[in-house]
Amino acid sequence: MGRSPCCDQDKGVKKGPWMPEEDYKLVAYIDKNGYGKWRSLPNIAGLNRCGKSCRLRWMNYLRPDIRRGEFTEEEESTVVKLHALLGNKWSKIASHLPGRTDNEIKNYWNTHMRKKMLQMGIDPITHEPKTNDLSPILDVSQMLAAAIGNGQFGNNTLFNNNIAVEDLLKLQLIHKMLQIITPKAMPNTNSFNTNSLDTKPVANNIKTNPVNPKPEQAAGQLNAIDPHVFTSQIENEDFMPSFEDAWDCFGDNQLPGLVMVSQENLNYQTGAGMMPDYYGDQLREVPSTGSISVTPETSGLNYPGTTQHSSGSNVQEDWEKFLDDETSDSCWKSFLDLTSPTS
DNA sequence: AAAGTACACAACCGCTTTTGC
DNA sequence: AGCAAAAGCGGTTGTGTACTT
Repeated sequence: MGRSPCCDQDKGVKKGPWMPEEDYKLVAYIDKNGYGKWRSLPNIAGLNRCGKSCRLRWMNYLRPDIRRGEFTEEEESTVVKLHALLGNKWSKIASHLPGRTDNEIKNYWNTHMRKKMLQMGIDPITHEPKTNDLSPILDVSQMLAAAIGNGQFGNNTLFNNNIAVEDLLKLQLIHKMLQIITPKAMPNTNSFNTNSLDTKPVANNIKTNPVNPKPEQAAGQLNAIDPHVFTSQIENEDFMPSFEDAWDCFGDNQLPGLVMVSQENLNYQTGAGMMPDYYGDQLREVPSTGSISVTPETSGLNYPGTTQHSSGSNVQEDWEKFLDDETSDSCWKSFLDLTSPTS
């Protein structure tokens, strides 16, 4: 039992490059009869080819709406954006590029664009800049997490360093920034659960989407994607990823930014300060400072001295304030004291 | 000029998903 | 519901061509 092969391999059907007369026969047949019934088509059309081969030839080469030739800069940019979002889903990518086939895009990606990205120092798989070694940053980040969590920092303690509460909050902010810039390598980046003072693990607060719930994925498992890439995608008016696309993107791993949950919908906030927001069956762009409602439990860090956030705190904004803040010098001093090998 | 190598891309292969009965 | 055919998909291979030695 089982499925019969797509064509009889023993009948000596022709393989390899198509001859012009074969193309002519195929086009003439399809012009007259339309396409479909690929299995029976070769016999009727007088082609010594497997039906699958005929289909492929038509779909990838002979179709009249196929656009050939060099990819434009716009097309390249679209492919990069979509690849960052969808990965090697060539047919989905092709559906956003009229006239281009999945095969053509795949080939173009593998031969041209991959190389180009590597030359630019960008990993063509993750779309993240290739860095030499993140381990020093990771070490510091993990030490910070421990310090914030239990007051212990190597041989130092927060107490014998007389650290101010404000500075401690700023250290939390530094820790969050380290998490954002090292998304792939960081454990638990989805939840910021090392932030013991003012947040709980976000995953605990996620509600499944009422329209299309995927609870097993909603439990904090959001994919690591460069937030800038997604932001630039949703800034493009023509680009409106479907909910399924978003799950394809975010479904498996972790998102290197804040994950926040409104009362009614799942929302994702990227470190770049924009978020794809799911309403109905479409994602739409919502400014991070917009109307998302966030509970105190999910609000993340509040920058010291600012009022309690009611509409979603933003690490980027906090970071900018931190950099502008003259009093941050004392925090850096604390940071350096803590990270120095002896005290 | 010939051989070797790298590259681009068309086509194939094996598998999964969808469709129709 | 179950099955087979058809269609779709993505990784891989084969082949022609350009470039280098």
